[in-house]
Amino acid sequence: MNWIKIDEAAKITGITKRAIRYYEEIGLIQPPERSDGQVRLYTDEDIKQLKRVVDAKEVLGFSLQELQHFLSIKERVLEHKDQYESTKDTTIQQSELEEIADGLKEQEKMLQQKMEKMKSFQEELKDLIQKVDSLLNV
Amino acid sequence: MNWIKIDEAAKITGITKRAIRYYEEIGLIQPPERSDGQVRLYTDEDIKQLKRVVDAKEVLGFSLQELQHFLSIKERVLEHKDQYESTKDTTIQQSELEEIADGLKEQEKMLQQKMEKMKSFQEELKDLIQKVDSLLNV
DNA sequence: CTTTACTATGACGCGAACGTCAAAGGTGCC
DNA sequence: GGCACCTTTGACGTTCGCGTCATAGTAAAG
Repeated sequence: MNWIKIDEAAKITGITKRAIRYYEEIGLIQPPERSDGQVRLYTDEDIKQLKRVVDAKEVLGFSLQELQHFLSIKERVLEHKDQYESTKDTTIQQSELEEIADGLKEQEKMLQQKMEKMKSFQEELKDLIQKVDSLLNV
Repeated sequence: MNWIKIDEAAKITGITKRAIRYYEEIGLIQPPERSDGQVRLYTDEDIKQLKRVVDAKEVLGFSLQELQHFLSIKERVLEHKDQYESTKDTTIQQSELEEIADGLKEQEKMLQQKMEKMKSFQEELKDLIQKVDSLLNV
């Protein structure tokens, strides 16, 4: 295994060591392994997870709270799916599942809207760039 | 002209009166006209501008500072363009224009990356939704 | 002209997301 | 083992983006 310490983890993910510890503190990421001396040791998998959290926060503009919420939903769905595939009790909480489905669809709709507005903003940007370029090519 | 007061402006834009005053305070929007009694009176144009700021903040996840920066750049470009079209001195600050162009292109690149990450997140969302749906349709 | 409802300004408050500093301990290299 | 450099935990500090009073002025209806 390829263990790295927090400083390198910070450099790879582009956030600070403080932020990483903070994310762990609020339960946004899994606490990594520790050395005997209590030093945090991250695996590639840990880094992947962290990167995805950072992306979701920066790109989607999710608050850390919203992220926690989403991650817990995802976990519950996947757990439930496992139960289903191992043909145990499939009918655990129909109502809860419906709620989750609604929430997810709502999220997707909002994401769609966001992307459309981003597109129009991008057009505006391109417009501006063109104007500046035309001013430069005189 | 169709003048409205801050309460209606707040309802239209979906943000609070406090936020509107705050945006004005930090120079993010133009101070609107005032009545004799110092009451803020907004025009349709003011509202439009405000809406665009709100969108940019919520959709693009820009901080108010970043927005200020972008808006000031845009203003400078349009100003310069006007000067050009009125055939006055066209060669004001070539270097400054180049700087602006670079900044804008950088922004567009980042926006592009954001949109791509959003897409992949959307895929993940769709995946999850499908899983939940399949659990529901048993 | 009074009343009622809205507005302005100033000031303090607040939660989120860290920054920063101190004190203590761990790590790696010679 | 000694040294320089990292890490950890705890605690307080800070910035952003407003929320929430308090106080005083304004608008408009009766």
